[in-house]
Amino acid sequence: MHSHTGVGMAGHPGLPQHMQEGNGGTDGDGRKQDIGDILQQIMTITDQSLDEAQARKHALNCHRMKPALFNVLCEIKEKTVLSIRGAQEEEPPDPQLMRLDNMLLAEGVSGPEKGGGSAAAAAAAAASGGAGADNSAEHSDYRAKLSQIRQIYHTELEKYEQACNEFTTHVMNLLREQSRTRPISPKEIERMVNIIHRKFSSIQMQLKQSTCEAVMILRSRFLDARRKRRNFNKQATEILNEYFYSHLSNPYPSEEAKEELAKKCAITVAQVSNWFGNKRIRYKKNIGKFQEEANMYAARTAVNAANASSHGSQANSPSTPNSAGSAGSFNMSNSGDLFMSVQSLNGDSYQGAQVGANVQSQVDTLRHVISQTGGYSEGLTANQMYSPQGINANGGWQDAPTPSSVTSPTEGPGSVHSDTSN
DNA sequence: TAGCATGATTTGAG
DNA sequence: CTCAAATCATGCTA
Repeated sequence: MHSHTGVGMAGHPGLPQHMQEGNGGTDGDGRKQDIGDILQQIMTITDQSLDEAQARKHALNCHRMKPALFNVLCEIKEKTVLSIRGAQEEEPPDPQLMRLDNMLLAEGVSGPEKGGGSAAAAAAAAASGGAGADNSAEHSDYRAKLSQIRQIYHTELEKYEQACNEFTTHVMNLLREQSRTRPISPKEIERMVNIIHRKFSSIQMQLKQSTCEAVMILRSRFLDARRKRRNFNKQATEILNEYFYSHLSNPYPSEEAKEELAKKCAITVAQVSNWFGNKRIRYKKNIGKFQEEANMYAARTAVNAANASSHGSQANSPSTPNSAGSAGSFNMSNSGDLFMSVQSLNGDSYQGAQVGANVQSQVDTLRHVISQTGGYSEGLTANQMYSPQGINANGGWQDAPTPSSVTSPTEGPGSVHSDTSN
């Protein structure tokens, strides 16, 4: 900033020639001098210190030529603004911004309070297939993180809005103030406000974008089931194992049984299906490894069955709604020879594929108990028991006629749940 | 940290 | 669609 009090008009290259020759005229010289003065003051006003400028501004406002000059400036402005205005179009709603808005709304970050957030979390959880009490802790963690994001988002948004408003008022005041000396129309001010709002909304968009990213990361971290694999709790595994080993000859739970197991284990039906799929394949691949486990569950089931029958009630292993219903049709299609393998040998349950009678679980159980007390070496038996040929020859589980459909409860009306075993 | 355990996903068959 | 089988990705443990 250089302070200069009075500089000749010649020093200003931007001014028209006729305006610059203010000195030494005769007739209209006084007026020309005035105009020159005013213009010079206007041009140099930004170079001055605040106090100085304030004083000059005041002097300028009170100058007798001011209204005339103001009108001229207004005219000029009118012309330029028109050409500017032509270029300024109303911007269409930004599709990207709309997308971000929609996503934030869907995730429950923006929009109505808490309810939206938890609803979105629940929906996301449901979509990922992981429902149930087991995951509730995780979900609350997810919700907590989400609401944290939400809070930050709103705080920032509020800050931006506040800053935007403050800045807008500031600029408006400034422009209004200046409109006393400069030809600024209300429209002009409005336009400026719009520009400011656009700038701030682009900042907001960045905020929304990063919020979306944060939510996506959170989602992928918390709700991607494959990433965040959790072992089922012990109780659930026991329930599933109990069912598996007590239905070893036909470990294909019906849809109903799956639902019941799912409910008991607080996991989804799909998870039950997964579990049985994995279990079957892994059991078959290495029976020896599972022998001990099989014996344990068999013994347990046997005890349960014995207890139940001694009480005179319907004895059935936990959650076995399908075995009874499946029996009839299943045996029909699969008769005789498979049955033989059950009685045939050394307690290998595997080959005895589709016995399918509703006493089957008991048979399995007893067989395991027998095998347990039979006194042969486990490892050896296991190896002997499992031979690929044996599986193929006897069909193993694979020969089961599409278990789920066969065992489907629709087939045997009433018999499904009836505990008519024995 | 390696190696095993285990739940989930993919692929292909029926 | 369900299933077996293979595979992936993570959890758990010695």
